[in-house]
Amino acid sequence: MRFSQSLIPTLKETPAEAEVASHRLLLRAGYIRKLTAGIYTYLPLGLAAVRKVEKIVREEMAMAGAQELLMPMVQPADLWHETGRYQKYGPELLRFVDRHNRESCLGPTHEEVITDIVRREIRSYRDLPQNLYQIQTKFRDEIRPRFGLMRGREFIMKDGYSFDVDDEAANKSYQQMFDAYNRIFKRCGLEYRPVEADSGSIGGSFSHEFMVLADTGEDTLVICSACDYAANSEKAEIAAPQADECPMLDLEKVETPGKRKVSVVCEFMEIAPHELVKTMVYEADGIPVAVLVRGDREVQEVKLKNLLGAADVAMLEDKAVFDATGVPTGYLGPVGIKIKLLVDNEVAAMRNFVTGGNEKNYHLKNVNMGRDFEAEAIADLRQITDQDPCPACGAKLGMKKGLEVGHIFKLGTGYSTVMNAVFQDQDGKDKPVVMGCYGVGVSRIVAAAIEQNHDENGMIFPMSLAPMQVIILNLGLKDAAITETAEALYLELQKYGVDVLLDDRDERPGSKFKDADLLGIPLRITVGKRFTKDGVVEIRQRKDGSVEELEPQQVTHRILEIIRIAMNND
RNA sequence: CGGAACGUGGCGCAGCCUGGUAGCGCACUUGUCUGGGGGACAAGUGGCCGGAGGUUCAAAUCCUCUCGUUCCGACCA
Repeated sequence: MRFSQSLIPTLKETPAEAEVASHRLLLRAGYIRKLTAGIYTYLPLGLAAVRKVEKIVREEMAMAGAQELLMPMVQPADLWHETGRYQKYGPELLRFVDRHNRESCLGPTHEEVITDIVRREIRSYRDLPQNLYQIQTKFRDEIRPRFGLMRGREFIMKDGYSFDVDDEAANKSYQQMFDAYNRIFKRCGLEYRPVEADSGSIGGSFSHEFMVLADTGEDTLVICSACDYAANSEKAEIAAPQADECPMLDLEKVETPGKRKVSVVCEFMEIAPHELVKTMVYEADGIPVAVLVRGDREVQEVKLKNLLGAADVAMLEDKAVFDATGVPTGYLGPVGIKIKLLVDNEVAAMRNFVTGGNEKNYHLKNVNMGRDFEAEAIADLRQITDQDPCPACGAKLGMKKGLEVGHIFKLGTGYSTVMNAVFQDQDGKDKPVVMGCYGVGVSRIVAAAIEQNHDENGMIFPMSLAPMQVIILNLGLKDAAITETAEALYLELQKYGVDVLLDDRDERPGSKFKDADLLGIPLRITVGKRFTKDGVVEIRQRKDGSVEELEPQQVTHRILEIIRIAMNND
């Protein structure tokens, strides 16, 4: 590629809309341009980086025995009605009608379509297993797209689906994908962790997320300091603590005028927040529910959602809380509450705690579950903290921020049952296929790689993802010897299959150096004054700034060597 | 969807409060010089100030509505 003839519109200044590093740099380096909120054009270099990720994904999928296909982006609503997800999926599913007034949607994921294919084409256990994937543009009408490629509405995803005869075989498929995913992210040069995760609206029994560790990550991970345990904090289970066996004291009503916040009540009553229990009110699919957690804890809404099997859970506003309970927020308590009551298992083990009095300006002291109120359910409902022990081994936990770049699920027979995707087994009986599904955020990987690898001068791509592996700077356009050498290297490297960009623009050296850094190309060859003087060109590595000077005829050999080593290590 | 902010040449911004000639830096064009970390000088091109309505002799500026974008939160395979 010749820089002078390419569309690589680099910017000196950062566009005002970009906050996070990857978004800023992708815009500045001329990799992407925004069309509208959450929707981007991949310019030539941006697309080249995406293609590198796709190449790795395809190679690893092939190695794992998966086959590529391509499904439609526009899908009929009927299919989604079959699984109930046309309602359940929520507003992220972009719905529209076509000219015949038929309901349709843009595919945010493809369980329905792939299951439809399989139920039509798979007859016998002899046809299984199948593992099918595609790399395709997905559309999810996110409430709030942000961070450039990190959370777009339209994005490129690899989604794969496995179909097996039974659980055991499905587990094997899952494990194969788990291993393949590890290879993919390793080859992409990412620092990542597989973690246990919630399976969200895709459904299924068990899942792992692959998280790139980065401060800008939107998810919080808990990672055990001693064992292998790692989980998304929304999933991380907290064991029920030992029940407090101390004797129950008499219930006491305390006047607490104007004391509503946990901190204020605690100060007023001279207790610590962990001695108080707060009553949070949520709405789960339109039905109000109260949740008790310790005063210093937070409710984990994903756990709540899963417990209730609800599609949508949201905290109620003050006014709605009053409408549902007849009590203003701040004085709510479990004793005599009129709505469904769920209790965090930590609270269930407490004795003699303080709660709201279910009456304006009153709190209750020495409240005890079983004596003073009953719960509809006791469960792990709170957000884990780094003070909690590891659920697997009890050791200390660390918390880290992560970006989700992959997610794999054991789906079981949920989809195949409702969609009647069955095969005839050896015993002659029809059985539902056992499914798994596997996603990689292809465009997000590009952003995540930049998030993890950049400095104040620009991106620093790992060799495996770099849109161009080498940039050659011709610093003497008017100097015949320099230009001939740069051109010859350009042709020779291309001949050996190296992705090389020749900066043949009539720009001053400073601009070329700045742009080369900004673009994040791992290797830079400079042909300039040092060539005129000493007959050498320089090879500089973007990641550590190391420079070696070589005669032109040695360059190709050395470059190929560096690339080979980098591709194996990254 | 709740909270906040912002829309002025391609990009980054000033001007708005206190109404009256639309401005700066970068980029772009031409020329001369320059040529190893975003050069200098000179001369230029380009903007009905997001849109609609209103107030006014007069609106980028004041008012109303609307559209768009971003940030925080909630949401998220």
